Amino acid sequence: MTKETLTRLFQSTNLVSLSTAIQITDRFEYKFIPKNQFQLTAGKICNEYLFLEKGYMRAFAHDTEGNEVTTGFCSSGQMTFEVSSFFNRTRSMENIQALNDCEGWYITYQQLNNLFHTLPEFREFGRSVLVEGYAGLKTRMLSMITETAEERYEQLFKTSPGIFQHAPLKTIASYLGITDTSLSRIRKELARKH
Amino acid sequence: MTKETLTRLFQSTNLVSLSTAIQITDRFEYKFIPKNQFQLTAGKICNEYLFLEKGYMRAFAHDTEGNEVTTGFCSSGQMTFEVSSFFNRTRSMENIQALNDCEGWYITYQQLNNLFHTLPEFREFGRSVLVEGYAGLKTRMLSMITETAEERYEQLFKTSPGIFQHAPLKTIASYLGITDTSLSRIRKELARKH
DNA sequence: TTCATTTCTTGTCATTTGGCAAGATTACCA
DNA sequence: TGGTAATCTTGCCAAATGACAAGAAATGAA
Repeated sequence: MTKETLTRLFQSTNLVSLSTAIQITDRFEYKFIPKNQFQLTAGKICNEYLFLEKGYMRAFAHDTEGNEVTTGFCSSGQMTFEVSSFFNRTRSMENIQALNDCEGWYITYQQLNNLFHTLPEFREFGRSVLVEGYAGLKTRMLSMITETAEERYEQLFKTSPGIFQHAPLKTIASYLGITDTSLSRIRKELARKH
Repeated sequence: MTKETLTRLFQSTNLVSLSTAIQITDRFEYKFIPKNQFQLTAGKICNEYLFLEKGYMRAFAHDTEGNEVTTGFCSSGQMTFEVSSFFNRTRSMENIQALNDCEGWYITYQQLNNLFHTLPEFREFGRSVLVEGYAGLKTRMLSMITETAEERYEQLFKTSPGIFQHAPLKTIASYLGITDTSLSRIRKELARKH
């Protein structure tokens, strides 16, 4: 496994030159996260800025009744960390767990800040990660308001089919804002249609 | 009207010293936005980083059927701009409109970047604005999944009672992810309870 | 393999919410 | 002030979704 994908990520934003991308990449360390292992546990301060190279992860919180609520999925190519906990240095409300064997590259909070300090271009990358995350959340928010559960399901299936091979329906259902029972019925209905 | 509130905002984060806060504040210019006027129109690139000192604004988009969907409210003390359009320099999908006469202080994208460049502490402030926005969206997302419309209504009423004096129910309903009819019934039910 | 556990589906019924339309109330403007 | 439009409420019924429970299917471990 090489760091090539990571270097390409930094370059792909057009915010960072090749030589800078290589400098940044140098500071990241390899990490293997076996299936079901937690990358982050609620109550801890998120301290790793992780690039997920391979595999799928899910982020989840607990509602007031103690039920798991999937707050997000991460798949290869994405930065995987809990924004609020990582930057504010506060205890995470969320868990991040590997859905299958995962591989990636990470740096710590301290190292990230060092890089931000020494490589101004990298700050731009960091900002773009935040802005992308923000935009993604807003899109999902809008889909919760304007789309039916069935439409949200189809959208997720179209954009992230791999998740369905690794996460149980219950997990996907709570991400979509419905129960697993409803999701099962939606699938039945869609199977009838197609 | 003085810039005092603005200076205090920069200081309050503890990321910026008083002298820096004053330097930053100096670059902001006063703006009056009369009721119903648009601070940002869909299709335009958001170019103003606005601190809302007084008044209420709403951000809204249009769904595929052309209905207005309230994506957010802004009240005094908050930075008011469309994150994605502003930082990515892309056309905004959203409108931002004054719900009543508003006053605030703004700088342009170019000026913001100049400040980010000359005052590293201000970058920290900029990042914290993004992180706060991200966390706020995630909280709202979670409430869409785990709470009933009635609970979301009560929560909004508790945290932002002022909005109810300035936005019509239809606007608030779409923010909560329900129709104005349902919101009206929820209000009736709550009135019965209390 | 075999057994236990988890996951998924399905049935029944209740609850929530929406769509539509009518009427009441309020706000705004000429 | 009067009139028009916007807003809010309400009734009726349909559709979507949830709660609960039972059973089927798949998974994983000994």
